[in-house]
Amino acid sequence: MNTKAALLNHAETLARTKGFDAFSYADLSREIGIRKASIHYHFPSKADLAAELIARYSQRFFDQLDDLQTESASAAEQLLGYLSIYRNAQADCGQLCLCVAFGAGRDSFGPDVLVRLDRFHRQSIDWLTALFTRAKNDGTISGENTPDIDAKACLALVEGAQLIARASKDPSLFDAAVQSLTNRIPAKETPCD
Amino acid sequence: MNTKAALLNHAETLARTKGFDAFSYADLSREIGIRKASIHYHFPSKADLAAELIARYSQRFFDQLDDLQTESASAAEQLLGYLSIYRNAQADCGQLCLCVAFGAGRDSFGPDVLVRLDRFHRQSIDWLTALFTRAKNDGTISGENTPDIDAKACLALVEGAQLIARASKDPSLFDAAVQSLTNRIPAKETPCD
DNA sequence: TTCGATCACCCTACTAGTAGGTAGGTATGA
DNA sequence: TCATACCTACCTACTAGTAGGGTGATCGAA
Repeated sequence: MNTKAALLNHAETLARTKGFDAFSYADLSREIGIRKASIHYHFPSKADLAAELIARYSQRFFDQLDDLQTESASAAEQLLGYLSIYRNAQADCGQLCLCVAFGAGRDSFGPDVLVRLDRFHRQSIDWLTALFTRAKNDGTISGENTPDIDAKACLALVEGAQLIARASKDPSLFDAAVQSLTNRIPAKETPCD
Repeated sequence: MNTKAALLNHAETLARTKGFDAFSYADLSREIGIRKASIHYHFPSKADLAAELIARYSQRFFDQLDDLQTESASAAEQLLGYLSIYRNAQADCGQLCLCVAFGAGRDSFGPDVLVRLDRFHRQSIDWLTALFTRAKNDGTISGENTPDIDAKACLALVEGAQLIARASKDPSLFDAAVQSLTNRIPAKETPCD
């Protein structure tokens, strides 16, 4: 396997489980089986690594959202798909959304990372706003809030749920918290015949 | 002022704005005007500091919740009080709830801190569950969820809202997110005559 | 009331270990 | 012959933490 890709994979896992500042090039070098100095060949500074990590993560994340959207899915189905992205990450060794992990240690990052972090949140809210707007039309998610409020609340909910579930080492806490959202999806008319 | 108290205050601010691992005894010593070694007199190890910080924070936090409860306040009023605790912290230089900050860097803490962290979340959920149970009776908060679900969702929402508002340096994001909750408080019957 | 001991509190000076990062060399394959 | 990808060996800056000494307040006893 490509060494650089392996480095990114390991670094992402470490950043999402321990935090970006909580692992060192030395840690990384031990796990990959490459000398510490060689990592600097691929990522001259740790800031470079952070920038590539968040770029790659955002790309992958919004590609997944695109996949949810292109199918002729209902708003409710899209929402469930969105939630499952966070849920899967959470269930997988308590990994946080990379942008939650980065957001917590905000101050140690340069402007390039901060810009991407901000963009991630804005893009998420935009996507969710479109989702809840659609829900107003197709009626697959109940509720009285404006799509904008719903979107921001939804983002806060999944990120917060991930955080408290991880802190308590109890993945079911995530499910319970987001149930406040899934409860708003009316049971389907039983698909008879 | 008491040096130890000053140390705790500064350490708490730093932990809540930058993260617990992101400040050193050297940073602390500069701000307090005391030598680094002298801090070890008050807190032999940084783990001791962490333990005292979270103990003090939890105490203060639940004292505030007690104050909300002893008054003959409606569930809605209690909820607004609860939200304002998080909101004020957020508005104040983007401080996180200490337990959010600690939760993010979970792995670097010893079992004593982790136990207190877990207890904080459980206690919060218990308090909120009681609140939403009360709401079922006094009708000051609408909604169909069970109090348990509402409680867990509420905790996730405020912690997540704090996080994204801070990451985007936009306090209004917090308000927008929690509006999904406050919208559930029906406008009071206009108090005529 | 003063002497001496004790204590809280802070200091200088140091340790071992780790962080990110660099200089310069080497093997390999196009 | 040149770039890629790795290496050894090193650097400086900083981390938490320790050893041991100084100072001033407090307090009990002569």
